[in-house]
Amino acid sequence: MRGIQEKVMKTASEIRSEFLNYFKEHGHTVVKSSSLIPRDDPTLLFTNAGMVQFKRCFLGEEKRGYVRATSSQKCMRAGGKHNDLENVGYTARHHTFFEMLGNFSFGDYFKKEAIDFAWEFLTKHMGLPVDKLYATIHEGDRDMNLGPDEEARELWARYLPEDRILEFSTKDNFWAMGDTGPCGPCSEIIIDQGPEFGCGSPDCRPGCDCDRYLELWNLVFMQFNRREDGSLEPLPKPSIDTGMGLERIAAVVQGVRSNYDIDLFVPIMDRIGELSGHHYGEKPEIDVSMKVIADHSRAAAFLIGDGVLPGNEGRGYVLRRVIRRALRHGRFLGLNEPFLYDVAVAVMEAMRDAYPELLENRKYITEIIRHEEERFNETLDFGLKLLNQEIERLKESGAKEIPGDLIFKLYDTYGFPVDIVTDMARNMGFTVDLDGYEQRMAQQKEQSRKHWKGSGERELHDVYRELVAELEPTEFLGYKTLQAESRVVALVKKDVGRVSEILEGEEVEVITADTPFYGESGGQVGDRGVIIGPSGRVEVVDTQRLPGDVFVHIGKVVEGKVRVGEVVKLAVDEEARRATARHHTATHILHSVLRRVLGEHVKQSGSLVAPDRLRFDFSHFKALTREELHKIEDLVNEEIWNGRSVRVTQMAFDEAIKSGAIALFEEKYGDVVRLVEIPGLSKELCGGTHVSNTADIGVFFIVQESSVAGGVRRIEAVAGKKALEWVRSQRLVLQESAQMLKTQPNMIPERIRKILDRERALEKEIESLQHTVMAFKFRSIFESPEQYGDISAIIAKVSVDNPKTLLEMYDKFKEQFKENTVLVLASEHKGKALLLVGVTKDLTGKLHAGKLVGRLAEVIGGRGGGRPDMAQAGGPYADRIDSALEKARGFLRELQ
RNA sequence: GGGGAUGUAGCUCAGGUGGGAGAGCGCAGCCUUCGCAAGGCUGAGGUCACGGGUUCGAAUCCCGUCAUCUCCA
Repeated sequence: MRGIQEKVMKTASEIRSEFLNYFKEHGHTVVKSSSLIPRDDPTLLFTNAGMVQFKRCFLGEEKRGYVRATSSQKCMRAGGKHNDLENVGYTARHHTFFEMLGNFSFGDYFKKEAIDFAWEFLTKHMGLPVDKLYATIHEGDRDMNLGPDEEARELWARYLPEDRILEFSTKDNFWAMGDTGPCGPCSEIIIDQGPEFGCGSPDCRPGCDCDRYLELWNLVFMQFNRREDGSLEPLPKPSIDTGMGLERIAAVVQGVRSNYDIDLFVPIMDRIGELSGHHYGEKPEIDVSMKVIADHSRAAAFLIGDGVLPGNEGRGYVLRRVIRRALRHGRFLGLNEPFLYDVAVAVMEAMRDAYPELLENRKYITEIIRHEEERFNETLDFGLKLLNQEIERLKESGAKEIPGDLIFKLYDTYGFPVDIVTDMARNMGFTVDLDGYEQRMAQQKEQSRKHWKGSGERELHDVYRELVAELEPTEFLGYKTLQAESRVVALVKKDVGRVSEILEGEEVEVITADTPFYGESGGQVGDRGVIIGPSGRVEVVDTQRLPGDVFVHIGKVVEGKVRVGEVVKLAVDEEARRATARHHTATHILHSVLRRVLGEHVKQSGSLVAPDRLRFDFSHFKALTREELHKIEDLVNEEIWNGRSVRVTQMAFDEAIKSGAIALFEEKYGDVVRLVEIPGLSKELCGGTHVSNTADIGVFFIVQESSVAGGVRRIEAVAGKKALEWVRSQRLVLQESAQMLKTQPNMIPERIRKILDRERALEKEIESLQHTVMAFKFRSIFESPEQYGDISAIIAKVSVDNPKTLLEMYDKFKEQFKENTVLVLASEHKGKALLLVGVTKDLTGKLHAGKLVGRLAEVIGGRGGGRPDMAQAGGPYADRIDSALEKARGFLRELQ
């Protein structure tokens, strides 16, 4: 039975679906949330607003089958331009992960409808009190030569008294996509939650940062295009982009103080409570930690669900920080063992209505979080050891403060959190130099910023932006045919831009109305082949596709010339295409076999399909064993030989997903998708080209298995003719080796083992022979020391083939002479002179071996040194060895 | 993209200022024991990540590469 309170309360799920339904009834297409990883948008680390997936629609670079859309978009604000990471936990509203409700118009309706929709939805459907609502409009901006947004004011005046329509400045109420491009004024809807939500300041009014006047919904009126010179030109078809945080509206509708009190968070908070023994509302510090953990567990679950893995750069790094921050707060609550993976399950359950895929991937997601938790514990243990060592050292030197440099080093190099250092230091009676630490941190930031040279990824060049806006999508004929005729609609000359004609010898990009050439996508490389025109011929080496599915043939005019408007014959290199198809279908089989052999956690995280090989990256924690690789190879080949037919069908996206097809994170799919199915084996959404029967692949070999990043393995393999070539080259190596070893290929390992054993035995024998020879030599040398007063000296030129032998002679010397004796040995080695001086311990005060050898080294033109009792030197003049020894004698004579 | 740290025996790690590659655990053999654990003795096991350079001489210093960890962007 549900309680009374729950019965009247709208759940966040209900709000979400009411929102989407409301706009659906008003002619909007409900578009599903795109991945948190934005597709081809190098400027963004994460999807951070509802409009991200529509960016190209607003720019006119992409056409879709609708002009009104609505969505509930997963968003992440951490580690990019919008970074709320540090605020989370300390406020009632900040999240790293949240959902954004929005409605969009692409050149269709404008301000009036946008305002009407928002007003009706909030007041009629959400039942918000009319007299508590405010609206803001843009006050104008002299720099932009813009007056107040009177149009919006008049529209609002139909619903609100004048004193509740407020003017806000450009900072808050003017939106722009970038330095150039679409932009326009915004209008925010604000609700007054009453003084009990306020900060108490007499200045508290709409716009205040506290929670009394809460910004609910932002309506962006995209009506200008900002040009390079900063001037604004009106857009011919103004657009609408709106956004309202789901957690925020839910908190208002449910009448709770904080986003963390809404129904989506209750089960998460409960789980954290169960695990830690604390409860929400107990103490402000406890609440902060619980909120951080709740927020970050959501972010982690969704990021991993969208294919991000913890790493040390980019998105992976943000994920790692989010997880580690949560773990740190876990420690504040006394959670020292892995727990976050457990909280993440509560997240999945709380979100099951809208995001059932999370629970489906439960095992995968929890495993990754758990793994990361264990690793962080290792990091902490290591840092703890280091910190203790340093503290001991500081104690000895009598210091009372932990230097900022040390705090920084621990954090920067070993990832050891600053606040843990602080805690420990205080417990041991130290103060901490946080200022020094901050200084070093600022320094590092400055340095990183200085060296930042753009994202490195390419932004779409102007020429292409223009082409995409102007041209219709290229029709791809290549599923059915490899040859076709079409008309040249545009030519681009390298480093020049669009041209109407291209001459022999020049590099060219050809765009035709339709084409049989496959443009690179989904990991499959672009086709090559030829384009033959009435007066020329182009050799195509690659085919790429631009965002609006405009195909570009990249190549070189090898004969005559090509003009825009000509009808040309396009012919794909058939052999290459067939080889590519074999590798592509083999990839699908490999994917399914990997899941069967290694487990369901295997997910594709990258793929390359080329005519000569395939490369497949997937999530898996350990290196594959030889047995696993054999099993995988066997199973793939069995499936090939089973001769299964490959079926390709078109269907609606939702239908395909329902049927259990695998869709990849990074890919964006249209409403109608292409399903490539190998019945009973594999079902993937895929735009690539395939063989019609698995038997066409022929044979499959894994060439290499390696690591790409933590938790990601890579398999490289070959199929068909390339497999044959690969085997042949391997065989050749074996044959050559066998020939050299004078044996059969299958005897090679045994033969090598024998040779190595023999080599080792020989080495030992040589060594022991050398010992014997040496001992023999020493006897005579050591028998008759020269006398210099009361000091005995052994001074000799010996011949050795290894400098080490001199050391061994010194060993013998040490055994035999315990006092009052000096050893000076000289030898020639590789045309150079070697010297060794040994001195019994009792003499080192009088005679320093290192110093003596240094003096002697001068004679042979070199230098030397060592310990007081043993030193070595070397020099280029081998012919002066005798005079060096003579000098030693002279030195000893003087010493008396 | 820019920093910092690490890479030495199967494992965990030592090796101030360049001058003979080490310890503990593990492994093998022997001794002790009815047997096991433990103990004692003996032994095997290393391209000091890789490639250059400086030097008479490099695990050690310098440069580059790779891998792992970590911070910043």
